[in-house]
Amino acid sequence: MATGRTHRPATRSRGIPEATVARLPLYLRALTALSERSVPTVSSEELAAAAGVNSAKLRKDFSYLGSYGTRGVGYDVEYLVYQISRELGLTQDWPVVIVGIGNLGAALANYGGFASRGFRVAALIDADPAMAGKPVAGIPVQHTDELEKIIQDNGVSIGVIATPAGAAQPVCDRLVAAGVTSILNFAPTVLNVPDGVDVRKVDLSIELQILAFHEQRKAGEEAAADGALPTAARAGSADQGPDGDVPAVMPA
Amino acid sequence: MATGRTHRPATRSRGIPEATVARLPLYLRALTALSERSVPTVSSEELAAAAGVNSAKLRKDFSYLGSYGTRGVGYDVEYLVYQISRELGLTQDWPVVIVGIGNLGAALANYGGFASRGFRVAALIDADPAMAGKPVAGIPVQHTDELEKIIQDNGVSIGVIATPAGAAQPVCDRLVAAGVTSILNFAPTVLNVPDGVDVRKVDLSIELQILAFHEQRKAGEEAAADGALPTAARAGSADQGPDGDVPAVMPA
DNA sequence: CTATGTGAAACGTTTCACAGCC
DNA sequence: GGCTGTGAAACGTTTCACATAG
Repeated sequence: MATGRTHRPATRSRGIPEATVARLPLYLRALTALSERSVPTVSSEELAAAAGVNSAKLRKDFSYLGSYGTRGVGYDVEYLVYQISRELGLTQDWPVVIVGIGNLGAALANYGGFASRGFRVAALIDADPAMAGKPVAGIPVQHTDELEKIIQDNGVSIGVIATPAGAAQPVCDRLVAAGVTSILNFAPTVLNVPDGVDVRKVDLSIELQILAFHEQRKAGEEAAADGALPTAARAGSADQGPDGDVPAVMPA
Repeated sequence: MATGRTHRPATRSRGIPEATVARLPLYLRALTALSERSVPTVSSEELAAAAGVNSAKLRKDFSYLGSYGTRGVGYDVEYLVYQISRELGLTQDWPVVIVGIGNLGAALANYGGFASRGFRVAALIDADPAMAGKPVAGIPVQHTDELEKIIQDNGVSIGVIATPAGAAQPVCDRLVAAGVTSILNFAPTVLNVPDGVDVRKVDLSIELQILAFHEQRKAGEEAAADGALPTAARAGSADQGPDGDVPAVMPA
């Protein structure tokens, strides 16, 4: 649904499906784990299991990147790590700003996963003057007044919004005006952005509501099925639903 | 991709598409805002704009719930709030446990959005004995040893995992064994669960990587387009990508 | 003989366009 | 006259099944 305009064919293999892009980080994580254990090669079957998807999907996904496997053998772990990293743009590192250093913002700042893969917290920004100068996760919090300067000085193109809902849109507008073109939004609001700016959202309450829906349905079915399967069958392991939600992106 | 087994037709209008379910919370949020401003009715056009989707999609979504609108007029706000709440199972309230009270767990415990819509934090659980008894967000942290007892005593069916990656699977296993059937996973791992257990995941690092992919592509296109559109056109407001990711659910 | 890579089928979701009702 | 509700078309994603290469 949300694959950029594709202004033109560009280099060559343009057009990796959005659903595939959303799964690449999963593959990368599984591959990194294998790499740390010095595993040289994996089959699509093994890697798929580690990433929580089925092997046909994985092979199809990789086929969009090129032919990086060896028939009869599998994939070279190191090589694939590199190829996927490159495809995702993780060979360069991205300076990121976090705006809104409350509980959540602080948790994000402390989150190790940031640094581990190509992202660097360039600055923490908060509207509370009392926070200014205080270090969070070893980084001093700066005041919102500095926002534009910080973005420009650091060449930041990715912003994380962890403010209360009411502050999110104004912050978003300022980020975009200052040059940010990708936003990860934790505030429970719909953000309005110009064309060419991507927004992804993470909303705890929405996730819980979706779980509640299925939970309710289970309860209903149990009642409906009556004396039949009382506690339901327990076995096997479910596929994790690969993507982190495909359609939350709003490309150019 | 992940709609339950549908053991049988059940009552009647079974089979709301997963993509629609994922958007219902968005509509609900927009409707709640309208309700607070005492707006009596909305058109699909207005509500869609508030929820960040297009009106055709919204109407199709609502058509799965029934015919709750009035042609030529629109939808009754209060009535729709009720119908969607009921559909999502939010008319009852769900006790939830949060396991792993680090930075993120604490942030989640403090998150207001929990209580606001049918969810109640029944307990906070952490493996660190030093945390035991300490109140976080007004709720005393309990030790992991108590996990099974807490789940059973409170009839908890939804668990939130905010532990480090290494602890997530064991915690998940214990939650499931104790009776939890829906899990919201913040740990960067694939969780293995038996059939009948839903897992949704929220992964910051994955979201950032997806943004980086598009960001990189933008940079490439700009370079490719050369002297042409230098800073790119800025105008209009993008649609927010309704769902929080449809496929992360693993129903029965 | 094994495991990748990929057309083609099946499925799910979104968009279109308009009939139907208020 | 205006807005909902919905078949049908268009599109994207997943799954199947097998030709192909090592």
